[in-house]
Amino acid sequence: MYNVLSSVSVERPDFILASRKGPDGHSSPRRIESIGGTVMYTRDVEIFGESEPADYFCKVVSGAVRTYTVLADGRRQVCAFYLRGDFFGLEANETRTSSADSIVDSKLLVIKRSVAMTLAQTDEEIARQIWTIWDKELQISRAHGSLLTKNAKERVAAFLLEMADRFSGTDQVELPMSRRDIADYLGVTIETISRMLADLEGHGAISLAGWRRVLLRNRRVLGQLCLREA
Amino acid sequence: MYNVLSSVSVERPDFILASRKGPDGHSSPRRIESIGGTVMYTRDVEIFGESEPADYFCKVVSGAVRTYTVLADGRRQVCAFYLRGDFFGLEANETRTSSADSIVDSKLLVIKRSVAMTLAQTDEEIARQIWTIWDKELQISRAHGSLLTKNAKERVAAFLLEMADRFSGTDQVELPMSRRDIADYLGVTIETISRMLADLEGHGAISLAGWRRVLLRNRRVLGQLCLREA
DNA sequence: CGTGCAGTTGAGCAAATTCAACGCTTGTGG
DNA sequence: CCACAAGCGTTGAATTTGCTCAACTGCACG
Repeated sequence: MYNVLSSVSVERPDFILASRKGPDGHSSPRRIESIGGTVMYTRDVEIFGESEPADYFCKVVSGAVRTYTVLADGRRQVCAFYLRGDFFGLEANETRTSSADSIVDSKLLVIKRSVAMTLAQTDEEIARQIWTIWDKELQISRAHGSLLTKNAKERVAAFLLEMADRFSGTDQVELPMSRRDIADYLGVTIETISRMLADLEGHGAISLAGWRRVLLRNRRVLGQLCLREA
Repeated sequence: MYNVLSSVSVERPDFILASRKGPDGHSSPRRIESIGGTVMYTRDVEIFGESEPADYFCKVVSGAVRTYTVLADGRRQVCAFYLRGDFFGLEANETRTSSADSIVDSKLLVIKRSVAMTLAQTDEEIARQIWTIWDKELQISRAHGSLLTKNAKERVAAFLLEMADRFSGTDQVELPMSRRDIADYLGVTIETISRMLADLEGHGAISLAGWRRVLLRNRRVLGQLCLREA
């Protein structure tokens, strides 16, 4: 158990509905980001838990978040990582199907679902954005499924490429998550992650600097390793 | 290559928009099914292919459908099976991210996406139904991902239970798909499928009659095998 | 300077794949 | 009607892959 007060600080306690109106008094198409308030989380803090009411969703302003489910045998299945700019926690049902944690200190934009949904009924732009968020979730889920059909080395290679693309855009990747997180995401053990990283480094595909910093030396080799890519 | 004319027959060639109006002249909430036409497919016929325009989606009236992607190394990843009553092929993007095949002779209800989307803007009931279809897709994808973290026996057991639930509601299951389809869905080889089925039968959990017919003898044993269920 | 945590490395083992052979069913052509 | 080939499924043996368990390293923190 953690102390909520010590780990979470609300910048704008209410979900303020600042309506942007043009000079003619009509409300202009508004970005969905304008209807929420930001909240800070320290690292390793639960943002929401499975089977709680799903009455809000979030955008990662800074930091990183993981969503996961705990399986009956105690294993943890990490569903997805969400980084700067990503939305997460939007569900159709009333209750959550996964839990969410902050991986590092994170600033989140929190958006009430009911507010967004109500706005979406009249504001086509908002509706389109929600649609996009939804579709992205499906894409992430499918990509993850595709990952889980690969062998261990391919999974790790694909993971590094995914992180590089979504994170930095460069070949220098600073992984915010632990080996355990990666293992639970890729569906292998931490030992296997370790071995595969060492193996990739041995073949000159990457360089490891410290525990979290990875340099992609040879994207072509990595890419060919995940030849099994869709 | 197959002959389209020999394998597909259109019952209602146009996407008829039969508007249902109440006595007061207002159009009443309409079911999404009323805005499409039915098409027949013989078995093993492509319904749509990856990267084609995604301008329609379907409901399975009878028969069975698989969606899949072909990976770079030639392996086929079956994304999902769709049975009587299921919707499939609804995408947010303009192009398909997967292909779809009929598994057996199938009758499909085909719904134009643009028509459904336009209606959804004014008809809240239609919008809600599209929402539901979307969410179901995400659920299916997540369940599939969860499946891929299990071991072989658990995958097969979970698959049989899933099929029994979605198919018959009884313990008597008639699988419409081949071992290859199941293998490509579960991410294991056909030999493993065969062995696991034999194993389950040996332990009295199921009975096999012919290649396609499975009787679930002991759901509790099967359920405990997929203890790793979410 | 110990303690604890995160990660790495190695040896043995279990699980699933690969490769190969075989059985059953179906469809085809003589 | 029979022979035979092709397709689908099953079974067995050898091999590979990744896991388990255990020891060990490096680092942070008291």
